[in-house]
Amino acid sequence: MDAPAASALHDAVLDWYDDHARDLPWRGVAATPWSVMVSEFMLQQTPVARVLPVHAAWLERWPTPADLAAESTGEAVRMWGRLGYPRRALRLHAAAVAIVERHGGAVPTWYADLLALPGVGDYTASAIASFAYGQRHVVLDTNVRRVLARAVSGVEFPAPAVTRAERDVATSLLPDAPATAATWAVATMELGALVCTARQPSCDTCPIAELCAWRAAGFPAYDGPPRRGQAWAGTDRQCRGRIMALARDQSSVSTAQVEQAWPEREQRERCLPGLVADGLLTQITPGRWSLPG
DNA sequence: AAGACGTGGGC
DNA sequence: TGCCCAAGTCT
Repeated sequence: MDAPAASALHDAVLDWYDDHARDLPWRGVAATPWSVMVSEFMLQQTPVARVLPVHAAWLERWPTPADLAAESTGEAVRMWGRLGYPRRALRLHAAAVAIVERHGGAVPTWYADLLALPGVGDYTASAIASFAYGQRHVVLDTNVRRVLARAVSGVEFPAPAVTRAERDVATSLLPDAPATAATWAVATMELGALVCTARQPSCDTCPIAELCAWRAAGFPAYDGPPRRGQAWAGTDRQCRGRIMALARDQSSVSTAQVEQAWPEREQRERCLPGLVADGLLTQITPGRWSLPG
């Protein structure tokens, strides 16, 4: 994309964001690097609406990394509630411990230090550096990837995994000024979340409809590799989820309760030790389990 | 590098 | 009614 076109894209998206940005707690004046970090962990594969109440409860209870680091991992898992992927609670706790040990209790400023924390990958490190510290980073999440795939590449959906070409496009479009780049990152994410959605994009209200390559091409249908959904019924994940729901809601869980929650013996006898191995559960007495103390 | 890893809401 | 999707990370 040439420079004038990129500039037009920037202006349209940034102006739109100015008028339509949601007032989310991790964006407000009260937001801290820590609240941003907590939100990023919770938002990994989980919708904003479900994160909102849990995020508020976490920040109230653990206003700083040191507060969380001083708690047991089990409490973190319990407070995680039904957000899903409870290992994220474990990793956030471990990240808080690392922050206290290696960074004096302050969320690190630099991408490389962030990336070294448990549960922090390229996206989360870029997001924290950008949103919490106003730095210039390519922030490639599913929303941004979809927006760029459509607007720039003219296809409905991006490849299953981030490609070099995709990163090059995102890099070439990143505004030079750090503050503008940071706003561009949230703004493109917001556009993907609210307008350029996966199922039913609102092209009639899209600020960049006139510039969109996918629209210009007549909205060609996706023809890439099959986008695989995840099996659920009868999987280990479902079994583990049942057991964890039990453990979250009670101080401890008996073998009988687990058997009732998941009658299929072989799978149950694989998942229970699996949860213990993952640090999500501990055996407190023979035949009795609980969240880690 | 494909697959594991939770949960619930919307169409 | 199911199927698809939601600010990914780790192995």
